[in-house]
Amino acid sequence: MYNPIPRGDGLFLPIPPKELNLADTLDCGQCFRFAAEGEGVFVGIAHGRLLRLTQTQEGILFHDLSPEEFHQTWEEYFDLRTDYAACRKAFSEDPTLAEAVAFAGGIRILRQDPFETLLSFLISQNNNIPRIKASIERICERFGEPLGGDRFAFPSPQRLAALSPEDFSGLGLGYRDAYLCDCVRRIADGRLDLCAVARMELDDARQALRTVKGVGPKVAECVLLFGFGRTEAFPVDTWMKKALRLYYPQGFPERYQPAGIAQQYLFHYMRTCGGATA
DNA sequence: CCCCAGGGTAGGG
DNA sequence: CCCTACCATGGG
Repeated sequence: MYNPIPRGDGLFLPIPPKELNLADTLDCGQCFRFAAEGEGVFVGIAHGRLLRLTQTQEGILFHDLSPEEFHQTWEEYFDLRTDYAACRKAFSEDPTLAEAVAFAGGIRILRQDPFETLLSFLISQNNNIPRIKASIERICERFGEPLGGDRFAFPSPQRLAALSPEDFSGLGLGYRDAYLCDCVRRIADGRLDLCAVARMELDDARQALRTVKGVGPKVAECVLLFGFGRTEAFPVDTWMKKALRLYYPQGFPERYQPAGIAQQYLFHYMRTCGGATA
């Protein structure tokens, strides 16, 4: 556990990059609303709040925020209560996972808003990360509450449920526009209750999410892992299929848990260097 | 022109 | 269960 120290208008968290690497964590395809703004500086939005961060070897400066906001929002968002060092140590018994951890061991699983995560990964299907980001940004600009700095929060389910199918088709989402339209209506009228999903057994939660058109096995796993903090979830996309084919033809070993965290190390490793150093 | 991108659905074996 | 076509869009 790392304790933040007040500094100027913000807080300084003395956490080393190997425990939380912002560049790797915020740009490893799990979240879509953070961007680098120069040397070690990142700006983004989560849980309806705008956040600016600066990373150095000594730690991370959270700009313009109170200790209350840190503990209420960002301590959980960056999953600072989970012991990743223990995970990395266990994972390193496997040669491929050891490579992935050595390559980018500072990745953490972000605890994002379930609704935003569900819509984001609906958009993600058969799509690439830069375009996913652009689509989400467009939704926020048009329908989200302004947060200053020309940035906008991710809109609420109620706001999006009030839109017409034509509003969705004007967003450049391709065929996915109908998926989003259906999804927000299911949530607005109570057919899908995300608070209930959060309390379900994992398999029941999977089933509930897959009642949404456009949510298949992979998207459901991503939503559970990144939006519901279910680190047992194990998304398999095109990169993970390649990793499984190359390194785990017998299947991914059961003993490396939580599998979702291992998955994210592997995904980032494959996507960034294609497993070239293995 | 091709292929690919954090896939899923519908339809037919 | 499997396999395949197709889905809309942009980048390489």
